[in-house]
Amino acid sequence: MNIYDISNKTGVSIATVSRVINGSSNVSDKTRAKVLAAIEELGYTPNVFARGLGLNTMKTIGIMCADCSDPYLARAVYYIEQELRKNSYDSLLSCTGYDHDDKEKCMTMLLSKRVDAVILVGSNYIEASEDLNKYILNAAKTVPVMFVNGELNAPNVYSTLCDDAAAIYEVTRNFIKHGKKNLVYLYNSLSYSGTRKLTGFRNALKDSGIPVQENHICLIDSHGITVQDAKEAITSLAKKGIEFDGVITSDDILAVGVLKYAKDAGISIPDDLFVAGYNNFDISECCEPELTSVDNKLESLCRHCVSTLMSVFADDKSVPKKTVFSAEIIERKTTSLTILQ
Amino acid sequence: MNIYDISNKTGVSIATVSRVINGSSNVSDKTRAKVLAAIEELGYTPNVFARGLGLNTMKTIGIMCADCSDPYLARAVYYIEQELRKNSYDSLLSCTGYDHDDKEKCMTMLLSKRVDAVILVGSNYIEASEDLNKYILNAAKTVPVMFVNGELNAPNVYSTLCDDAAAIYEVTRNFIKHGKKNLVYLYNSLSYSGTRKLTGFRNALKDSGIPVQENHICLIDSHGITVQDAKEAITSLAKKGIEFDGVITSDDILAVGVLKYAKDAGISIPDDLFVAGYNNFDISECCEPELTSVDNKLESLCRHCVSTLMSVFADDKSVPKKTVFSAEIIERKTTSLTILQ
DNA sequence: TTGTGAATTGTAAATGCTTACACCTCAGAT
DNA sequence: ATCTGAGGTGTAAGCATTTACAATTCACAA
Repeated sequence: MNIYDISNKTGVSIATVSRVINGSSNVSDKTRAKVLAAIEELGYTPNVFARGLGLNTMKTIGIMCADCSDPYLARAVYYIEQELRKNSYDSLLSCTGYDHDDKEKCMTMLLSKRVDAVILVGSNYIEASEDLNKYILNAAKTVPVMFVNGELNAPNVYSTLCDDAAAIYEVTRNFIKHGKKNLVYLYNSLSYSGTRKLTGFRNALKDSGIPVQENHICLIDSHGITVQDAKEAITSLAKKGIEFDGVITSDDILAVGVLKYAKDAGISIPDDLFVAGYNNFDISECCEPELTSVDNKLESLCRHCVSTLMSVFADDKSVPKKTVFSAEIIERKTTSLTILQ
Repeated sequence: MNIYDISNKTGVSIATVSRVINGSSNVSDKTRAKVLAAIEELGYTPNVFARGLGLNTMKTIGIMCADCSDPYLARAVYYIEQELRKNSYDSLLSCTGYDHDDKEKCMTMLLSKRVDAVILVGSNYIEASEDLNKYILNAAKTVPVMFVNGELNAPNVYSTLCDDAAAIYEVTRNFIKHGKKNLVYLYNSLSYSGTRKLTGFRNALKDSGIPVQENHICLIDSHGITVQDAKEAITSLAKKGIEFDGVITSDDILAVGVLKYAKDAGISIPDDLFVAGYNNFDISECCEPELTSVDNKLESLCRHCVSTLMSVFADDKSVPKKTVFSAEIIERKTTSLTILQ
């Protein structure tokens, strides 16, 4: 079943059939109707391969994320996929894992499938060294590369991100404003965003005239984010005799670990301890007490990323290389920040 | 950059280059090495479109799931994608939503991209009427269709699922064994699995000689699963004067709603009320008290589905049309089922 | 009637690969 | 010296589209 069958059935040439399929205007209404009827009747679908061969595009975008079982990344993938579909693009998904070589392999695979662009979801695609970014710069020579919640300044690379540092700065300032002086920052090494947020934490302390105590900054070095790891980390901190009246975390899961610790230790939240999470997902509503968190506007980020990409495809020269959104603090029961700004 | 460039560079014909690329054995070692070197040097990648045009396959599998921001489905997608990649297949993801027409459209789209198979993830692809399944049967005429956590008996359709009804049966029997007689079953209408589980609940009561009270079976009819909906549902049940000492739910999120209700109502868990969730995800560990849940072996399901698909591709005639896994009850703090079987 | 040009349609080349078939080479058997 | 066949390689025919360009039609003006 191909374009020739339609051509035979209708008596017009394949070129005209092709023109009808592609909505070209140079076809008489009569012919168009006849062809459309034949296509409908025979249930014909154009062959994407042949089409791709000529046009060198299949209207498919590669999405890379480290692990789409992570609720944050899963939501991002969801929003992006939805938005792409609206623009009649499909999504070739690649869960790369956190290993650099695997990321590179996945990129190669996506490019070999001739995707029209690549979207990198999550801050873990920001590498420390220039060298590790090479494969991304290389990809950008072929197709546009979009970062969601990440950033890279290079030709043909566009970034959409949330100012996480500013959000954590705000949270920290608010904690301090409410009398919390002994703050702990808890983050993990999976993605770069924990580090980005840390600068917000540091700056807030600095601007409040409070010295940063390095032993109050706690990095959890693990291959996944777990409640248990966070609980153990904060418990061992307490055991070392480090006192604190506020814990700010880079992820809701970590914050839940802190809540578990507090419950075991008989610490009352928010009276004796403020706790703030990040991401504002299901669990922040499920835990007890319900968790103050930060909504980092993931949906907006994703929508904006896709619409930027469409502008790039449309060859719109005024496309911003980088767009930054502001996060929003969602107060629940683990803090009492009555005069939130 | 195409196969002719490699041909020119090496002096061998494009046929030989093709043979090297495809690992054909009829090439001398010397020629192979020469071609491989040229490919490496020029950074050549075969064009998938041209290849697909000839072979009519692109080694790509379509994955349909209603909503990959749902943690359950996201995890499934993750496992499937991983497993497919191991078998050198890529994943074209389509988040279809819960609307029937949209599902059909997405299927059409996937088929038009000439995927080699379609995997339907989640029990919401089981439709009440035969008529609604037509698009699936149609797809199965072209490519194998795989159900994960769903079931359809038709040619070229393969199902992998977990015996959710049996798991809920077990949970219910255990509740009863521990003296809980007034049980409520809480489920939602999003997917068919809630209904499947309900039969397990009914059977357990029946087999225990306890009459099923229809007003103890509570269906939440909403477009998403939320803690708040569940909390309201169970609260209104209590307000109606319905007494209960155990709540069994079709999803962890719903169970958290019950926990919230109990906390507000001053009901002690598990002393006065047993609660069980389903899916055994993050939140079951995050809530307070930690939730007894059911692990429905999602990873095993997904792995099995992909390996079945590979057998189908290999034309293995002994592939089972349907495989059923057993779930496992994970006891935490919302029950005290000390003599769990 | 004939010419003009716009609208419509057809022809054929191009896209990059796989593979059936034909051909060549050369070691070893006769 | 000639034959045989296996192993290696090349030629060319698909595969299903798109599209530049050529050709045709036809309304309308001269």
